Amino acid sequence: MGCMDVKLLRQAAFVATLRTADALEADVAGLLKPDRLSPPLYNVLRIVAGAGAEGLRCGEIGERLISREPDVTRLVDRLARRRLVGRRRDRSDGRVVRVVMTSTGQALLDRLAGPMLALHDAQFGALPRADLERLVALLDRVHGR
Amino acid sequence: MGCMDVKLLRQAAFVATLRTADALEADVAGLLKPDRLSPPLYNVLRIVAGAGAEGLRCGEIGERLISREPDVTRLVDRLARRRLVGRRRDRSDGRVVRVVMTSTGQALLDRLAGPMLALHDAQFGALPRADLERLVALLDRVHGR
DNA sequence: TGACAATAGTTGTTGGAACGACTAAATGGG
DNA sequence: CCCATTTAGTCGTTCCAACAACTATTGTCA
Repeated sequence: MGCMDVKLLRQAAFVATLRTADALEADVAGLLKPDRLSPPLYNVLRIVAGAGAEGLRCGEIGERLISREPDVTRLVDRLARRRLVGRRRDRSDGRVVRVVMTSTGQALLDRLAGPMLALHDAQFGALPRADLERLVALLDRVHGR
Repeated sequence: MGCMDVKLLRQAAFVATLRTADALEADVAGLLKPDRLSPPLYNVLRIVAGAGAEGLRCGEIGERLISREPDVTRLVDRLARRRLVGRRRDRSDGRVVRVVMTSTGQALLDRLAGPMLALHDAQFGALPRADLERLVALLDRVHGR
């Protein structure tokens, strides 16, 4: 390992990051499937829940998503059809749509919170705190370039 | 940071991994787009190129893919339609299909090799060798659980 | 103020992904 | 040997994602 070419090492880091992310997300997808939620949908739900009662604009949701989705409208559409979020136009600026949480959506999130923590425990249980901090710091240096 | 709850830290590691992977893959997708290749297609092409002249079975391709795709057939289909790979049935076992490289596909790969290395350089240039090794080791401990 | 540009979201369309059912070939036990 | 089981790959369908064009509202500046 010590004599590995830097180019190959970068490739290895690339592949390891994508592979790991894929495995982690697949686990989450499995956990969400019984509730017919995809990881992006769950992500939107969490983001909206994190905002206050005044809700969030679609654009803000897009900025905070883990994977930048270019079509927040239809993502919110699907949640709204299931009454997991609400939608209303802003009075002061007629262009913006504010997305707000519903009690149904909050209940679903509450029910999923425990299992999600347990899953992350299983996923990262092998790493002690110090290693987790190192991992986060290294990853931040990669995509925060 | 030192006083962060371990649960939050695991969540942070989860998000950082997915965010970073998404950014890395988006860069690659941008590089591949002019050639109408998606990251999975490029991945298949590289895997087939890595095998010898005897080719690879579809199942083996699926196992080696970065993100597990459940439908290698149509992935190979698209490459075969563009003559980037060839396909022929195995004589000894009539069930298996062997996927082999074509000169067209190899030429495309050769043309992309340089830019891809340059991209990975830009992506991981901030990390010296020791940090790259640490990153790979940490990621392997996560998904190799 | 009035035309033009910028912003926020929506919608149309096309192609790819997910999931499962299905065909064909090979293996293995009775 | 033959039928059940397993293995390899294909195909049908439905839904989602990407890309771009479009509508509506607001901001800007001559």
